[in-house]
Formats: sequence, C-alpha cells, structure tokens
Amino acid sequence: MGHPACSFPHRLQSPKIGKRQKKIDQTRASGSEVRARESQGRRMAMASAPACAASELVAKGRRSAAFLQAMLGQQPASGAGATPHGVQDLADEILRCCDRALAALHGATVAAAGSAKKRKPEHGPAATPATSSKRIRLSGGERAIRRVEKKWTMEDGFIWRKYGQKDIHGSKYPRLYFRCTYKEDHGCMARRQVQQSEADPSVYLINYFGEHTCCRDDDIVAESPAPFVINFGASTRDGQPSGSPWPSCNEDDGQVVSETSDLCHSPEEKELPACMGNVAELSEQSTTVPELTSMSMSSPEWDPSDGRLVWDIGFGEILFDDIIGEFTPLDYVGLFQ
DNA sequence: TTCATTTGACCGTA
DNA sequence: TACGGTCAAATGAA
Repeated sequence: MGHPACSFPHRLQSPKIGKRQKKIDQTRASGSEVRARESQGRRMAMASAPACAASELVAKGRRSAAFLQAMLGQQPASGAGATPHGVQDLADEILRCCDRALAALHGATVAAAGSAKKRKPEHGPAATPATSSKRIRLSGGERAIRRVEKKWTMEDGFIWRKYGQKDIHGSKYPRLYFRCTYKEDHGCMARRQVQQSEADPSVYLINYFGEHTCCRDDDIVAESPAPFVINFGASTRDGQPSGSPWPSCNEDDGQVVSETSDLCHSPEEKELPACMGNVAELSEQSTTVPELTSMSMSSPEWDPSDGRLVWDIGFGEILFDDIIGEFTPLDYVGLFQ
C-alpha cells in the first residue's frame, strides 16, 4: 500500500542493500514459519498489551489511593484519631504519581489536549502547535508529509527499531533514527526521528515519516490483542465511587474511533482519542498550544459545588468534562472522589 | 543463538 | 565542504 509519504530514499537500492538483504534472507531461511509468526505475535502483543496492562494496574493503584485519601478525609479533623498531615500528603503524592504514570503511558497528551482546548490565544507568544504537518525534503530528494509531535515519552504504541543516531549541529541532544520493526516483514516504511527538546529535555520532539502499513495486514490484525478500549466505569450520577476516570483495558463498548489524519496514528492514538487525548488532532483543531515546558500536572480534583472533576495543569483549572465531553457522552464518565 | 543497539563510515544535498 | 540521513559491522543483551 503506497503512500506518497512512504517513499524511501533511493539509496536503499544501492549494492549495500543487496548485502544486507542477503543477511536478512539468511535469517529468514534459518527460522521456521511458525517461529516467525510467534515472534510476530509477541511483537504485536508488546506493542499494546504491556501498555494496556500497565495502564490498568496504575489505574487500579490510583483508585486505591483515591479511596485511601477519601478514608483519610473522613477522619475527624481533630482528636485522637486525627490523620497525620504527612499521611494525607502521601496519599496526594501517590495520586499524582499515578496520574503522571498514566499520562506517560499514553504519551502524556492529555495535558496538551486539555490546555489546547482551554487556552486562549493571548496566552504566551511562544505557543506553537504540538503537532504540525508540512512538506520537507528527504535525503533522497523526494518530498513527503511529516508529522511533528511533542511528547513526554518516546512511546507511541508502535515497535520501532533504531537504526542510527546523529549529533546535530548546534543541538545539545543527538537525533535518534527509528524505522518500523516490520519494515522487513511487511515492508512498512514508517520512520521517525526523535530528539529531546533543548528547552525542556523531558519533552521529545518526534518527527514521523511515512505511513504504517504493518498494522493493516489482516493476519496481524487477527493476532493483535483487543484494541485499547476506554472504560470510564459505569455511570455514577448518584455519586458513588465506581472507578477511575482514567482509561483502562476493557472489553465493554464505548470505544471511540477518531478520525485518521494523513498519516497512520499509533494504535493508542486511534483507540484513545478520549480522555488521554490525541495531541495531534487536538492541537490541529486549535491554532495554539501552550508551551509544554510551563505545564505542571496534578490530580484532577473533585469540585463538589458543581459535581465536576477539575484538572489543574498549570494553565488555570480545566474541567475534566471539557476533556472527556469532547469525545464521549458524559454518562460514560465515572466520576469518583 | 538470535536479535536489537551502537557507532563509524559512506553518500547525497545544499 | 558541512551537514544530515542511512548503512552495516561490531557489540551486547536475552
């Protein structure tokens, strides 16, 4: 399946490639078909299952911490049974850590997503889209669409194979070159370049080139685990705690499929437009996005006055409803305290 | 033993 | 000629 953006540099047809292809062919000849498929299945599982499981575990941990916090809050404010302040702080810290872990697991896109929605254009001159598409010239001379993303993690749900690293002139951090692991198996031409932001080393600037064709193979689709489904828990209009507002792995309905862009999104981006958000799409909807460097995440907090989760990400408070409601009916959102 | 990563070298472009 | 992108042998990890 060809995509204009997938055209590979013509150097790949050099004699060197013949040498490399020979090695690859040898490797293939030595391995049985069964082993290859097992390996393939393992890799595909690695692509999403661990993140899924980790997300679920962290969400569980967060629920437990939230209950603990609630229990502590029910303790009398004074008297013999009063909760030590440090314990409350500890519970808060656990919640924050869980939030950040979840954010990291899903590309930490929600902060940018939420802020992109709430943020007013006059907030800061340095606002730049976290994602952009433009045409650039590749080394081979051809042009291709690329997508640029800012993320707090290099993980995007795909399995990448690093094939190079280069110190970039005038840049403090090297640029890492990745191609899809399934380039040889499925001819997937997706590539990406990852470089740490100089302004904020915790932020990765990721350039995507080409389109993932590996994820379209029927056999892989059949082997791959169930798509990452968002479960916000049962409707809790009665206010009963029923689960985390964070996504978790669930076979229930409620899967929301986002529109696709010109490039293949990662499975998680496809399956998880809600809650954790998709920085690419959301940022494309808005013209400006706040600088990631100035954002600080904290736990969403329950506002009993109007029954909403409020999320302070450093740009003033953002209503959790605003993030979730963008994609999914609020009835799906299980609010918890 | 297999596979992924590292890293120096090579090549094309500006 | 400088720079960026890619290759592929060497190396290390599982």
